[in-house]
Amino acid sequence: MKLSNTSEYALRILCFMAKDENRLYSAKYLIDELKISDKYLRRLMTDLTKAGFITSIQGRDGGYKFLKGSGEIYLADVINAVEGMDKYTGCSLGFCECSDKNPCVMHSTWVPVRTEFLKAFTTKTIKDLDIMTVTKY
Amino acid sequence: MKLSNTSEYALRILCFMAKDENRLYSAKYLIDELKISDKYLRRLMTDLTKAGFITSIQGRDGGYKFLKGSGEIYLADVINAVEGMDKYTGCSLGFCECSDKNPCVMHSTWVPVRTEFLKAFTTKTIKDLDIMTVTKY
DNA sequence: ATAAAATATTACTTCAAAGTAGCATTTAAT
DNA sequence: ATTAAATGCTACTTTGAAGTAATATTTTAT
Repeated sequence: MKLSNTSEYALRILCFMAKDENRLYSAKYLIDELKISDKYLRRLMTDLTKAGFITSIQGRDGGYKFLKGSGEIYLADVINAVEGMDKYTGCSLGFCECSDKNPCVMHSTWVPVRTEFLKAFTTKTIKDLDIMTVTKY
Repeated sequence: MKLSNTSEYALRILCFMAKDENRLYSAKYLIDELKISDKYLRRLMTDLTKAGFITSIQGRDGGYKFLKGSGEIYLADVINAVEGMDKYTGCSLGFCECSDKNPCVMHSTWVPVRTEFLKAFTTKTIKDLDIMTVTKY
């Protein structure tokens, strides 16, 4: 019920960048502002670039900027880009074959929790978060 | 959004035992039925014993049986006994100081998910799960 | 052309959760 | 008493996520 560090970072990066959506951000600046380690952030930026959310500009005066609008990037898309949603949407007891038809002992209890999770992550975009009113990124 | 293996095992063990609530279960039997490794299950049994859910009977013909009724053991109690609920109830982005008053960027999105999680785990007991109608433990 | 400042990639290290091994302890049946 | 069959404890190993190091590549300013 907590996201992995990897997904945390990915969301924090995009939310932070969305504050000033058309700006170009260098990795150095993001590292300083978000307190994420150098190499780890860079690796995530590559994933986010490959997913098409942002684009990277190489060379001197390069950096990253949005390719898609922050209102088009769903939270689930971000998780999928960096680690996959499977871990978050699977059976709570880890059974591969768990469904309404063939449920585990926790299934009916877990469904409402998962439903609420999926609702949040598949209907909300980066833009829908409290980007402007908040100080924690 | 998936429980740790440790919590999975703890819940599965108690649910399985609750099918025949007054029976004495040996570790060997539970290991065979639940396909949990020997030493790991035994360690968990010790935690569950210390938490007062079950009691262990040492010596030949020993084993484990319920001390509390399965209807008195809340799911959150089980998690607390083996690893603690903090991991599951904290801020989704990992901020220590995240609250309604001082929220992170995900806070308002995450609250309904966490609320649903807490509702399930603090209001349901082992007995409330689908113990009798299900084949997966 | 060269240097500077940025991103990209690959391989390595660290850490905590998960899992394993071995031995100590307890108790009932014989 | 002895043995067998169970639990209890402590230390070790493995594994995957997280984090780090070193180097290559790209592009602009001079």
